Amino acid sequence: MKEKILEAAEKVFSEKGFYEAKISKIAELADVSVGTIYRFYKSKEELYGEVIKKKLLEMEKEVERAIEGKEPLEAIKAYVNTVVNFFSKEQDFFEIFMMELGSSFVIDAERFNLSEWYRNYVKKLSKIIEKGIEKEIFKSNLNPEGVFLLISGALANIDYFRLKGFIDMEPNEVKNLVLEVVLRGILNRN
Amino acid sequence: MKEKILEAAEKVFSEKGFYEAKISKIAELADVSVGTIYRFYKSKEELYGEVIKKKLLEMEKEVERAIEGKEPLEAIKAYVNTVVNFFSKEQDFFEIFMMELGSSFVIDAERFNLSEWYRNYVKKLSKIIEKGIEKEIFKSNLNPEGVFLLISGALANIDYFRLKGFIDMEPNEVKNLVLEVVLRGILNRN
Amino acid sequence: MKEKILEAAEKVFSEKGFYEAKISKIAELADVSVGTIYRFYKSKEELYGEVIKKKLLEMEKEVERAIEGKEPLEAIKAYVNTVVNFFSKEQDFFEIFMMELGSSFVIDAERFNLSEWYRNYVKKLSKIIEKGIEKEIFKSNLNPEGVFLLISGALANIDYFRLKGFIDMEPNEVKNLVLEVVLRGILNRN
Amino acid sequence: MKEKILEAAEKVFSEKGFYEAKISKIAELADVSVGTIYRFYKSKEELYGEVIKKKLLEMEKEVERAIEGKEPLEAIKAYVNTVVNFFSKEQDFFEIFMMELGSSFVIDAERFNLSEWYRNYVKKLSKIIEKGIEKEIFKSNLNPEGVFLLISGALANIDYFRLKGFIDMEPNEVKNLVLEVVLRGILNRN
DNA sequence: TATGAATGAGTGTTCATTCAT
DNA sequence: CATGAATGAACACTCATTCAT
Repeated sequence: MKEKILEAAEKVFSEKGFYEAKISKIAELADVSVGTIYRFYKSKEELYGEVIKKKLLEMEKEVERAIEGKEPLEAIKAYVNTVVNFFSKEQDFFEIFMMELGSSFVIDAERFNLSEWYRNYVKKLSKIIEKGIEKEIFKSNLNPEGVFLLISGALANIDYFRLKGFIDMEPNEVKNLVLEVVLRGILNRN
Repeated sequence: MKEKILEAAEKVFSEKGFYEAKISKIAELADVSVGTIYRFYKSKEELYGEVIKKKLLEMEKEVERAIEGKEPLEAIKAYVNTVVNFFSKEQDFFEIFMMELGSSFVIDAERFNLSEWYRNYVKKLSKIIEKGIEKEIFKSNLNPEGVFLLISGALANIDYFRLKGFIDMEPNEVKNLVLEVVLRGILNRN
Repeated sequence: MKEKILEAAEKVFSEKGFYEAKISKIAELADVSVGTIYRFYKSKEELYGEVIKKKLLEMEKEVERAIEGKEPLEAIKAYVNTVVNFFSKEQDFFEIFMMELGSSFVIDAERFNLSEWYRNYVKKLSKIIEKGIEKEIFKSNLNPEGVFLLISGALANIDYFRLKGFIDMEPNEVKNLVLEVVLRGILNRN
Repeated sequence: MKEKILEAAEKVFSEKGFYEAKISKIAELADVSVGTIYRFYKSKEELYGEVIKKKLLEMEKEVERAIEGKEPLEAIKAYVNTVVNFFSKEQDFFEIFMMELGSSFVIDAERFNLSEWYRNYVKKLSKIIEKGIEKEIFKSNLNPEGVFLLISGALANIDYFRLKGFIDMEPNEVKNLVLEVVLRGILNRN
């Protein structure tokens, strides 16, 4: 039930964004009454926050699966690969708030109870970089979180323009561009 | 008058975002009546679009002044420098839509008449990269627009987290991180 | 509920006319919230159209009951009688749009979805005349719809001035005047 | 100037009706400023009232010219003729408030300062009938004002439906129908 | 528990009217 | 006198939230 609502909410929020999404539409799609939604979620805001968390969790899981056991260099590649794929697969959602991913602007993190979540998300994923630095694969003077945000922001931004049709690139080109440019910049020697 | 309204609108939209901003609040701040706003702008949407265009234009101007006459490598540095400074100076605005910069998500570009604008903006600034490639300073296999978006997205993302206090970096660190990582990746030899 | 709203709307529209009637006033009178009105009627326009249709239907019903089984001559008398009585009984409504009856001006019939309605209404009631012509009670060269409109317009007009106190006549005088003048003009022999 | 405004007002009110007419549009058409309109007319209401009076006056003049020196029977014919012609010529105006003619409903006579006017208008034109009664051409038991209103209401109503295309009659048919039906009813002997 | 009808606060927009120039 | 920019009251309509059943 809660899950069914979350899925409907994900669909509607993805298509309409927070303000244009109607609770009644979500209820209809979830095949429950409006009242029922309010039994599980205190407010539209809370529901929205949960949708974002859910998506980020999915992505986090996919990323973790992808980088598991890999050395930092390969892990970075796997991360970039996974994120671009995830973006493509979840284009609808992505266009509205996947940008939230590494770049949570737009959404008032406080309002949706996401601040803590974001912090942890960034911290967790920047461990990849940290480990690379420890292993002296990556340069030692780098700020791990900064590097992670650099990569995720670059990816999100290029991919947004690609999805909107503003630039003409293939998903693979995006991956390669980011990897080529960034890896050389962070690897200890080349 | 038109200018006074635009400034008030900038302030209110920056603080509240499109949906939470109230026309009556903008009128109050601009010290004009609600009706007067509608003499100059057909709708809330149009006003919002104008605010964004104005800011982007300001930033574009600053960037152009900064990179004028410079060689590509120096131009990139100047670009990064200018953008980070602009972000700091215009933090309020930036938090809501300066992300729009290189990453127009969030905002429905069509709705606010910005699509064309975005396209041109990206095209114009990616000329820096193009020139660098022509002069064989940058690698020849790079997609200029992709590289520009990579840089602007990276900057916006890192700086957003910095401004929100989610990560602990100085503006200068942001600049240096981006330049160090990216330049190495795009320069023709290292 | 829908009925309660319609009754309140009838009252307010009758007193104020379309433009001066306020939805909030109708809601107050119907003892429902504004939102509830919009559950049943898409817009003020629609509500207004429904009020008119309802009244016309009532009158149509009364007229049909009155003329049922009667020969054309008696039917005309019954029609005139019924209409004048209805006007007196529903003076409030009548003053604003019962004129619509045979004379739909004022109201933009398209806007309120009434065109089709009006056409049918006239067609149906002019059957009385038609039958009289067939039975050779009325003159054969008469346009039935024209005669019906002649009678309904004459009635509405005289009665309006009477109700407004502009002329000094009793309801019965109105009936007799119209019948005396018109019947002689339409009967086959005198 | 006052005249120019009145003409523009007539045009706009005729096309739009009172509520949908904009003062600014009238000013534009009259090629004066909005402020100037308010120098001559205290309010939109007053301007509207003046437009109606002007039109009625025109029609009154035409009618008087047409019936001048004629015997009652011919005068009635001339009246019917003039009114139907006037309606055709001034169709735009007529559709909105010429109905006001004999049937002032719709318009709140008080609000537009028309009550007195209407009364006089009816009184003046019903003199035709009165004279006919005095001369024993028309039946003596008729209420003159009632007969006048009967004729004007009949005419307005039939002609409205004709102009709207709801019934298929020629202007001449309308005249003849009304004359044939009514004259027989009011003439002393036939 | 689930429902969904009812609520009513909230806001963009219009336009008659005013008044400083 | 004439102008037309500025005013701001007014109102239809929406939709998150509640609560009686």
